[in-house]
Amino acid sequence: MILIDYRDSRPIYEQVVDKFRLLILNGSLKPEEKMPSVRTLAMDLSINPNTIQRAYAELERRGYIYTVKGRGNFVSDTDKFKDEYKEEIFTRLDEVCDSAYKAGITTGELTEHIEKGSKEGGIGE
Amino acid sequence: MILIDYRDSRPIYEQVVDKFRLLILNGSLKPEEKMPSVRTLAMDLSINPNTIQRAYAELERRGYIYTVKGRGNFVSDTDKFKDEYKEEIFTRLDEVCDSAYKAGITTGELTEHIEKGSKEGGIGE
DNA sequence: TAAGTGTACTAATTTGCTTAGTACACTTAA
DNA sequence: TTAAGTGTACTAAGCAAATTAGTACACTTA
Repeated sequence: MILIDYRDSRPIYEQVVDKFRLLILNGSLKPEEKMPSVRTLAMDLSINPNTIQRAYAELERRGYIYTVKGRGNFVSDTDKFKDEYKEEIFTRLDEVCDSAYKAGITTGELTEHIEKGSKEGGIGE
Repeated sequence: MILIDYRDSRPIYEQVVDKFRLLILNGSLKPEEKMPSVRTLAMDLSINPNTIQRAYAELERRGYIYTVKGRGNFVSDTDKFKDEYKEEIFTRLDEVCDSAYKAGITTGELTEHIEKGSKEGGIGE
């Protein structure tokens, strides 16, 4: 379901949080869907259950999943996060543009690159 | 010249590398210009000289500065890195676009956002 | 009842960053 | 020549965070 990148310097639990967050926001994991159990996922990824537990606790704290004791963790309804996620993406876009301008890349080059990419990829309208 | 962000979870030496790399690529630091001495910069930032040394070693390894023993560290000619830096920026742009499409943002919204931002900021052509 | 689930807790280990301190070779300017 | 400033190398220690290991307990479901 997810993979750990051991070349990534970020802690494992943080990678797990991010990957699931994206799966949920993307709709790859739908509301009410059951998350892998702490112990199962730990086995699959060959890491300690405590580490998964920590990741799940963070996902719950942020509202992406909810817990039913004895039954498991389940994906929350995350519609309320979608707009905020879009904002986050636009912020990242602004940062990239900022770097681009400083490097001498023009607005035209940026938009052209995006339009070209979207045609070739067949996405984004 | 640069500042350390202690809220940033990345190691100090890595922040130092990144900041100087950008200053150099931006042209804020020009080829042949002298870098602050290891000890001076360590004093200014209130951190250990070893940490600066580590950052400078990394900058040298990557070709952004060169060392003359007994004299100091100097900025390299980095024209050769400029194109590669632009590539890096376009790669980051692609990643953002990828996230955007998955979140349901269209190409039109992306380019519009960029054009609007560049007009208000008065940059990018 | 047994198996699977989340949760809580302590202890130990590991890893990487950072500091502290020392030493040495080089360059420059007084 | 000398003193101050420069980079470099090295060892040791401290520190913080992540991770592992192990155990225990309460809950749910078949």
